Amino acid sequence: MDNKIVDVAKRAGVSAATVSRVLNDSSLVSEKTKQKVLKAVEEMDYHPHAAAKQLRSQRTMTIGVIVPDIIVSYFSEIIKGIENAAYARKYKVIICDSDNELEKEMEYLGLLSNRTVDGMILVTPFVSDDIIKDYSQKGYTLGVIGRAIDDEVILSCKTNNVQFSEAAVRHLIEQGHKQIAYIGGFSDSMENYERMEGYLKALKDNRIPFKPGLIDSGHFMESGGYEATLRLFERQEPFTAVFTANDEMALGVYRACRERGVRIPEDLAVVGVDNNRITGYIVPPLSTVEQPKYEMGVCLAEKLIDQLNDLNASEQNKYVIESRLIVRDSSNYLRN
Amino acid sequence: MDNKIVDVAKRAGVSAATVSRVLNDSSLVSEKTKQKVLKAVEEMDYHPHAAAKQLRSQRTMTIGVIVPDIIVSYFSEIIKGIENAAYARKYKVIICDSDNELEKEMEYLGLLSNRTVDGMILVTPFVSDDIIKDYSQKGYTLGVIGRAIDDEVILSCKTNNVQFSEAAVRHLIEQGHKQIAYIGGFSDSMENYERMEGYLKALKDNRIPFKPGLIDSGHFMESGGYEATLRLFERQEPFTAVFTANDEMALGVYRACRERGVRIPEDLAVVGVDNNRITGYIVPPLSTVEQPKYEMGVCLAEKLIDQLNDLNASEQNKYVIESRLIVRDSSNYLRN
DNA sequence: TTGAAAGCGCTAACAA
DNA sequence: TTGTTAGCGCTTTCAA
Repeated sequence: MDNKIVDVAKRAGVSAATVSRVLNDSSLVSEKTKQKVLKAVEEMDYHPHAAAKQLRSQRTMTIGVIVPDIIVSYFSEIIKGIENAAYARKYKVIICDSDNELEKEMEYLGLLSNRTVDGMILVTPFVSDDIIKDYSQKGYTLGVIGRAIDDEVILSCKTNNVQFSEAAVRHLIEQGHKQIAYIGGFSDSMENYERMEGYLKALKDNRIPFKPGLIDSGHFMESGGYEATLRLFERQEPFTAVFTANDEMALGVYRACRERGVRIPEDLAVVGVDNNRITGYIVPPLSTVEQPKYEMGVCLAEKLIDQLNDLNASEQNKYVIESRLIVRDSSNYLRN
Repeated sequence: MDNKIVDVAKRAGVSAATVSRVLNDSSLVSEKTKQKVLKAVEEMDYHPHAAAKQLRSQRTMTIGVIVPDIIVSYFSEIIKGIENAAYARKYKVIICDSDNELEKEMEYLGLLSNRTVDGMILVTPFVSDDIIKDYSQKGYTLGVIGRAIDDEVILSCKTNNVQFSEAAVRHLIEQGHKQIAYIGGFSDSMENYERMEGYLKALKDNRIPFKPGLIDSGHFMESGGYEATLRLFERQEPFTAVFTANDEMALGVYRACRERGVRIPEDLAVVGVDNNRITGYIVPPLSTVEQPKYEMGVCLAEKLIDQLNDLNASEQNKYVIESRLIVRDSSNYLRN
């Protein structure tokens, strides 16, 4: 198992260069030589040393993915898409779980600088656009999922946040709701801005007054949604429906309602975002928005690898994949 | 950004070797020189080239993890444990999602042979013990989670399947059940054998006859649990409780019961395994077994890295972490 | 179509 | 305490 390319060369009666050519599908090798080499490779169970190859070729065939928390299914599904697309192209994926810490994400970005990875995909709201642009300008290849960056090179794949949020809130309005609360995620993340924008648009189109007292946020977490709901209950402003920027926070809404004896959907209609698997099993099943998580992962991984191989010189760098509203019992209740 | 170690050396007025020493915390460098070097490194934004380092040192500081499906929370939580433990020791983690295909797993095992990773952790039932032993004998470092391998070197971390399964079934018996079905996972996986063993033990200790007609299996998947339940319903053998080898399959039981109008827990008590997050939200909440997934990941990653660094010559190589039963409403109903 | 030789960027043995 | 030198195992000119 510790054979080197020269050992194979010796056994096959050729030079190391020839073995290398065979192994890298060079066309300049005669069929006969090729067979000899392949036979030797087989017999010796030879495996080219990855580091040597990487050093010489200056590419690692590896990409990194930074996520805040791999356990959250939103992220693991994206990762799966990335991994599957990478595998099909002989690329490996290094997983970088930041535990929601910017510092850890910055450290992982260093894998670009020391050439551990050929490219990096960020699925996190913490690293700023400027930092990503900096890396891009230094010549590194990177892409983001879930947001877009104002740049000509950096790849991005996101979903139509504004439209589906508008659709979700419009749906609530059609059910007869006029006081609709919004629980956002991180208040400075692009997802959050856009989902709120959709919320506002739906209100505007239906001439429903915007009430700041109905806006709160919960950091995309169950506990955050729970606390936000309790705060909303404390306030004077009544509301009959709530739109949360993701399903996790909607679970928090459910918990708060259970504790306070608020019935869903009779007293309060709820709509989330993600179509987290859990949402189909809870009672009542949660209306939500199906996001193409796996597909976004595949899309960005493919484009990134293309970019690493100069395969998309003239192509676009921003992709949007559509999400769609799924109405379930948590909001399927016509208000008079 | 394309500086090499000699460039730094030049700037600092020392040799490349000295820079290397400083960067690798060698003690043989004077404080003054060290500061000079560090300053140059800083000013030039120098990052050692990973591949060169790897080639020279013959280690990649990377480990691989093979899982059947990263989306399943059982696996993503283990991965998180591995990743976090690895990060703390400056190791990276390459994720290998096999989509339940043995062939893909075999290919990923090749990352050991070509030295892309220093070690590999398998969290999958598909690769046989013999294959793992083969790799180990070739000198590669690997470990498994969820099963144990009869070997002196290969690391393993699992949980006490027999005991907690016995406890789960005993709990059902204490609730007054005498006809208890068992839905297993892959019929040849060690988890499955051991969980079934616990099931049998509980029956034996309580002189409850074993009925083959109450045994079925569902490949650890929701759909499998659903189908197994339907098959059990078809048979003549009546039963009032079911123990499933994981929570996913219990979800399938729920679905089958909903369709057939079988009430949980009044008509059928259900107990699963995993404490999948979902189980606390469904109705009725599912009794299950809390498995230390994250901890198993941490444990094995730490031991594996220790082994890579010859830090555990005399230590054990098999670890068992305890799981415990969580009784919720799905089985909390005393039968007369 | 093949081989010889140089070198990717780093570390470590040896010498000073 | 520091520098010199020799590779780690591969790919890729260049020459034949």
